[in-house]
Amino acid sequence: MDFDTTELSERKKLILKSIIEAHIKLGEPVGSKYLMQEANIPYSSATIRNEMAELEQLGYLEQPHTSAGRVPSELGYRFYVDSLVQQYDMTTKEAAELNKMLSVKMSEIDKILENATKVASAITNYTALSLRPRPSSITIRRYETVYLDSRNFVLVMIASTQDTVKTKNVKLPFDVTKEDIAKLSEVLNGVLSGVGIDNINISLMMRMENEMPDCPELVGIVVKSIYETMNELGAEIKFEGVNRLLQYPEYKDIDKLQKMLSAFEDKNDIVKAVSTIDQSDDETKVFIGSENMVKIMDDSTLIYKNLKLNGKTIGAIGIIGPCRMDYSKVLSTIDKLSDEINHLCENNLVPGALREDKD
Amino acid sequence: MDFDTTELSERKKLILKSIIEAHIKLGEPVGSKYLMQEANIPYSSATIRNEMAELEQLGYLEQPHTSAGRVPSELGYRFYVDSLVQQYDMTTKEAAELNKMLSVKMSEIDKILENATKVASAITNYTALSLRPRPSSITIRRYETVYLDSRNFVLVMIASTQDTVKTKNVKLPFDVTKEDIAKLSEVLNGVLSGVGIDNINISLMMRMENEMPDCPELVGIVVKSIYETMNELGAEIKFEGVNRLLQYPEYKDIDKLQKMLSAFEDKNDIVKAVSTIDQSDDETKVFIGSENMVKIMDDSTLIYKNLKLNGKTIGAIGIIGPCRMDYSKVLSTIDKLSDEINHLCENNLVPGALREDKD
DNA sequence: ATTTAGCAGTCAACCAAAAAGAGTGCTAAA
DNA sequence: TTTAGCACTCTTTTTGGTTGACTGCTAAAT
Repeated sequence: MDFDTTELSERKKLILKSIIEAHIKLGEPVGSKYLMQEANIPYSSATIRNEMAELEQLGYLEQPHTSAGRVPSELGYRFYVDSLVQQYDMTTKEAAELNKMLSVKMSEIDKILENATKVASAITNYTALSLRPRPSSITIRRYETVYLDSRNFVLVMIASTQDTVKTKNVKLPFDVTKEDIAKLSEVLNGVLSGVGIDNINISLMMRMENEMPDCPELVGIVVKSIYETMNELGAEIKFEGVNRLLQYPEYKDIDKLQKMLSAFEDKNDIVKAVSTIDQSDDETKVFIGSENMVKIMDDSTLIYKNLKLNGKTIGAIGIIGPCRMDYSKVLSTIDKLSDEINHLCENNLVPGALREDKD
Repeated sequence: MDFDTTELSERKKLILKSIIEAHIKLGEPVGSKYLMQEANIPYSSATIRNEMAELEQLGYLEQPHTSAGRVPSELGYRFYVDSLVQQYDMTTKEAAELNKMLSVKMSEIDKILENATKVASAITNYTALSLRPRPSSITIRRYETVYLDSRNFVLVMIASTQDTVKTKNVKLPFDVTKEDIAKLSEVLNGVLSGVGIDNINISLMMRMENEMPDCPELVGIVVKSIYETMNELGAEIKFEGVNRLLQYPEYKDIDKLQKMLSAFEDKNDIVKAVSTIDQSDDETKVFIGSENMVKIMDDSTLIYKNLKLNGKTIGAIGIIGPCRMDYSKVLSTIDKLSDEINHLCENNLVPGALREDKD
């Protein structure tokens, strides 16, 4: 720390910068060999070692133990932040993305659901989730089919709003030809491209059947798949209180927790688990362990209940926790909560609040 | 699994229920001895063991390994949920609490901050935080003093809105008597009880000084402490994306993470770290490791920036992550974000939106 | 017929010692 | 001034043995 005022040599700066950036990337102590080989420092490892030893003496680096590489000290990071780091300029695309995210507005129902989810998590002390189906905002831009064999094909759907591609394996109870499947995609693109879920009706289906004289039975089966996919694509799932799971020993195993969380990120699996269930049912549902659930969550329990307003399902609220959860408390919380939300909605909502809002 | 239709004996039900509830409570396999001694099952451990063996054969229990106790199987939980668990009835107090939580409404600025925090966390992939000072809503209901020695005493403040009690150790640059300190609490309760931060003015301070002829110098020092406390009490801090920290190896150590999270829960430490800083400064601040920070977070970095609207600080937004964070990205995100929020506020806010809303 | 006491058997959890591996500091040569 | 090479240090992983908890079973007691 003696030479505080002395400027570091360019080589020292280069090495320090490389060490810090390597450490930021890898999270591990950085050795001389690594710097030479991977960070392309044009000196031998011995030279680098000497420089590192001096940087350590100056207080910019630390050694966790004798036989480890170097790690930046706080002073090192400070120097990096103050002098070494170059300003990262957002691309216009990134800036636009940020702006878009910032200006998203929530509908009244979304707010209620979000609030309810927070409350549920706080009261039960588990992770809570809300599911908000809004299939009406979803349309399929393009359909593709891939023939597998006479009784199986893959239906590929490209959604228009998001850049999401969904595939469904379709199993048939009768034989079809490669041509039937090819024709199918033509017809789908002709009739259903850009059509929302609410607008798929008998008339459209009959039109498609007419256009496929060789195999009209296909239509019904395929439309069912499309229906399911739109439901999945349109669903929004949100979590609150994920961190609460940390306190339970079953999630002390970081790996398990990680898997769980990435299952959360993916959404689709959970959406499927929740939304396949009969939408009209308004009882509280309990999924214990592997019952009907995603593989990943095989020692967790999901409890959820649909929320209704004027007989229409506006979403669902649920709790996720270890199998050994306090069922009594969770069940009563969910029930009470759904009651209260119903009241709240009936009393406070302006008539139009149920309408979907366009973003 | 043979006797699916056969009813379980009452004794088996009792044992199964006890095992499940013990396991829910403890999270560990339950042994026969525990059931006899702690769960008050009126049979010997041998008898319980026999019953447990049968319950296992029937599929309600499982054994992680030969010399462990029993754990409920999924079927066991299922049976418990369907037949054994008794409905928990919320007390009216709990129900009221739930109701209160549900009906909390957010102000416009809170929404903006919350949204910004989410965006910040999503973009940087670290945990984001927002700080919202609203000291004007805080008053102190009662003051107590505890004399330590001639130059030290403790100031105890009981807030009126929340049930929070705050203590401050006050160090004096001169000697006082036990009587001075006792008198101080009298005067404080007489003059400052129920007074908000905005209403503490010179006139009140002079009144207090007059009421304490023996030691008027105390007033200035104490009021400063009270000021700080009100600022702390009134601050609201919220986190988004806590789970993102899980992916960084420095937080793989569950204990460290837990500590971090409970520091989050406590808020006060972080509030102190953030709000002690000169409020008027609107540069981005970087706290690396132990720099000025709470002990707990000594290998994390906090980057934050005050958000201003019409020259008034409306809150702060920040990022928390490992010291080896991607400074470049975080710095630019925070800057860009605060710019955007300023725009958003200026363009979208109705004039009254800055006013504090009463809950 | 049911319950209980007692004992041998099993397996995870814990701890200490040994082996492996990674990276350094230093010396001597280039 | 830089580099090659080697001995040294300290963590990490592996191994082996000990401990402790709980069971299942058998034989005695109710």
